[in-house]
Parts: sequence; C-alpha cells; structure tokens
Amino acid sequence: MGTKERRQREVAEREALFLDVALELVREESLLNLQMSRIAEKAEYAVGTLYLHFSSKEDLLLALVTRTVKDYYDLTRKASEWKAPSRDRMFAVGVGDLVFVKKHPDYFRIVQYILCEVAWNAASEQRKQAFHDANRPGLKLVSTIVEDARRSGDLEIDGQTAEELALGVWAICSGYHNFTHAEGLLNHLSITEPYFLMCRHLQNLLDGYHWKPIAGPAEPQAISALIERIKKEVFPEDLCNAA
Amino acid sequence: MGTKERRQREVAEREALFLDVALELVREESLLNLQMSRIAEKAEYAVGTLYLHFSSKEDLLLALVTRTVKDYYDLTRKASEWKAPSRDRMFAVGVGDLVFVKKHPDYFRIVQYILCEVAWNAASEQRKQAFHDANRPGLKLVSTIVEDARRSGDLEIDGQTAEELALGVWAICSGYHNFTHAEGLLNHLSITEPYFLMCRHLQNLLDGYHWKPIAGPAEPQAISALIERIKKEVFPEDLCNAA
DNA sequence: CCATTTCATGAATAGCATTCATAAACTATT
DNA sequence: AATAGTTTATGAATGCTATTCATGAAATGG
Repeated sequence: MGTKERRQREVAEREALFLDVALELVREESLLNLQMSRIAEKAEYAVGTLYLHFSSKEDLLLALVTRTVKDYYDLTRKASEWKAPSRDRMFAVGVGDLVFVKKHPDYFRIVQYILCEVAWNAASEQRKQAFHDANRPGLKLVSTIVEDARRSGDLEIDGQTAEELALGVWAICSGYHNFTHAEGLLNHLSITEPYFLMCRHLQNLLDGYHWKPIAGPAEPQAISALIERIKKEVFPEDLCNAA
Repeated sequence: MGTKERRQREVAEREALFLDVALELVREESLLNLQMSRIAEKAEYAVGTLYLHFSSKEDLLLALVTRTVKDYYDLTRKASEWKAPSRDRMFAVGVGDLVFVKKHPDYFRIVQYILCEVAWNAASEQRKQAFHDANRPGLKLVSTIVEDARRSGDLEIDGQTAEELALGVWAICSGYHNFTHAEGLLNHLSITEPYFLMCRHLQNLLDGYHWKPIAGPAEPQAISALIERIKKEVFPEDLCNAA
C-alpha cells in the first residue's frame, strides 16, 4: 500500500509549500499585509485547500514558527556542542539569537505576534502542542549546558532548576526582540545597538547567576571580541553576507 | 472665550469615556473580541464619533495603554521615593509590575499586542509620540535611582548609561509578561509562579550589575519576604483584595 | 434671523478570513 | 473497463467588522 504513503508525502510537501510561500510574502510585504488568498494564489492552489491544512491564519503562522524553531535550535545545538567553558556556551546561545535574526529577520516578529493572547488563542490545539514539542529538544540542550556547568563546578545552582535559569536568559532575549520591533521605541532612548546591549545584559545575568568564570565589569571591546569569536568559531556557516 | 475651553473639556471627557468603555469591554470579553461598534454603542455615541477621536482600533488601544502608563509610573514613583537602599528601590520597581498586573490584568497583554509591528504600525504618529512622551518621566525616575546608586557608591557603572541598565530590567519584565500570556507555555516547563521567578532573575541581574548590597544566592524565602515587605511598605494602597 | 462653519451620525462600503455546496479525482468492486 | 462510492479540491458566496462619508443637526457669529 505505497499509494497512501506517496499521498501523505504529497500532502506534507504541499503544506511545506504553503509555508514557504507565506514566508516569502511576509518578507516581501510584511506580516501586516499577509493575506490567506494571496498565499493560496501564489502557491497555485485554491483558498479552500489552504484551509484543509490550517484552521486559521494564526494557525498557519504558528506552523511557520514551529517549522523555523528547528533551524533556530540548530544554532543552539552548535552552541551547546562547542568546545568551550560552559559559561561561554551559554552565552553563545544568546549570540545565536543575534545570528538568527540576520538570517530570519521576520522570525521573532512572528513569534512576538503569535505569543500574544489574541493570536495564540486563534491557533488550533494541535499546533500549540506541536510548538511545545518542537521546543522541548531546544530546552533540553540548554538544560544540558546548565547541568554540565553544575557538574564541573562552574555553577552552584541556588535552588533554581536548569529550565528556570534558562528562562531568565530567554526572557532577556525575548524582551529585546520585542523592543526592537516597535519602531522608534529604542531610538527614543538613544539606544542604537539593541542586540549588543542584549549581550551585555546576558553577561550581567550570568554573572548574577555566579556562573564562572565571572566576566565582571568587562569593557565593551572584550564583549565585542567574544561575540565575534563565537560568530566565527561556532556559527561559521550561518553568517549572512558581509554582516 | 470660555466656550472653546468647555468644548475642549467635553471632547476630552468623551475620549476618556471611550477608553473607559473599551477597557471594560476588554475585561468582560477579552481583547480578541473587542469591536469598535460595541465600544461606540456602549458609550452611547455613533461609530463615526469614535473615529473622530481615534484613527484606528490600534490607535485606540495605544491611547488606552498610554493613559494607563501614568498609573503604572505612579508605582515606579513610589518605588523610587521609598526610603531604602538604592538596590531595594530598583527591585521595588520590578515588584511594582507584579502589583500592577493584579490591578490591571489586561494592561501588559495590550502592551504586548500593541508593541507588535502589526499593531504598532497601525497606530497614528501622534499616538506613538504621546506614548513616548508618557514613558519619559518613568524612565527618568528609574534613571534617578541608578544615579543615586552611583553617587552613594552602591553601583559602579561599567560604561552603561542609566537608561541602558534600566532596559535590562525592563527586558526581563517584558519577557516574563509575554510568556505568561501564552496559555500553556509555562505549565509546559513546570513553571507555576512566573512572577516570582521574574523577581529572582531581577535580583540575579542586579547582582550581575554588581549593585550593592549583593543579594547572592538568596533562599527563596528571603526573596519572598522582601517582596512582601515591599508590597506592604511601598504599595500599601495598591494591593487588591486578598491577593 | 440667516449664513456659515463645525460636528455627529449611522447606513453604506470595503477588505478579508472563512465556509460549504459542487465538481473532480481517486479507489474498490464486479 | 464500467460503476458506485469515497475522498479531496475548488472558488464563489458568506459573514464579520473596521472604516468611510454623504447627510443632517447644532453651534457660531454677524
């Protein structure tokens, strides 16, 4: 009964096509202007067919994010497998965000939107579940770093689980992505390099976790140098053009 | 020519009424179901009149947020005027968030939505400007705490401006508010008390800033006690019922 | 009291997400 | 290979709401 399998494959390919097309449209004309009918048209299918795959527009966006989350965790994996002290690996996870935004400039924008109650509740239960499932391996990677750190004595966890510590890092990243998307918000604070500042605050947080070796009040140059080193050593294939 | 002034006052009152009604509707039936026609109806005006005030639905939401931001900074003011070490005052700003969500459970939800590119770009330039202006005094208060800390030697700023330091705190808070709004996201990580964890990570960040007196790996009980003390001493009138 | 400007109204418009009756394609059976 | 039955694809029609704008009412001022 190979027919059924071929069919399944075709359906999966079509779904992938829809997501590809949706992403292209977001890139071309922003999330604001994304229309279901345009997606169908560009993919050369009927709107109804699109709705055979996704229960709503938000459902499609969550699917898109869920698919991309795997690419994102590829960077996390590279960070976690890097031959370096646990603290630097953890920091590299954050630098991964920085690298990822260059490659997928719309990803965090869509995440921000989809995590809003309004959008989140418009997605199907299955998609939400799939999103959670897709996140699990990434969280595992980060937890592994934390556990390594503990084992090697770099980190004495003060009653916080690995996931909890990771959430602090995630919160800072998430917060900065948010601010960055509201045009004018940061200019207003004369902040021109939000992602660099994000890195500094990640370092500060890790210092606050007492994660050795403590960076202390490092000069900006030192952090810049570390960021550059991580980009080259950990994410050599993920850097865009002449960034 | 008092006529003109009376008229202005009336218009301002009507605008306030619209915002009151909008907030009530959000509370009653969620942001997702907020409809412009319902707002107009409930306020006993025509839809067209509503659009005399707000250029779009998002414009109205940004106006709502902008109005409430002042209440929010009342808490920040209390925190910054508290007779306590600068570090505790800074922490109290974060605890203010916690107190504020109880009182205005929809505020951060709306902020999260309005800061999404999609919504942000649908608001008028004037509103965005007003939002920035409304935020300035709050930022000033926080900067004052940072400068006090520097003056008293509690904090040796390592090349970061007061605003930059404050942004780190803001990022953590903002990140946590986000996670909290995506139903199921944190349960999935077995995190049941996000705002308590937020407070811990704020402490960790302040430690990372080397803001004296360093809290170190404080037991949860100590942080809980401090939170409770701040609630009672700093925000006595802002606590809801038997929270 | 009339002319003119300003303001308020809500029915009409318009944009899109979503549905669903219909047709096409495919599968199984004789 | 013809037929009946089942599954899948279609896109015109629906429906919901934000937004507009022609119309009339009210205020202003001479």
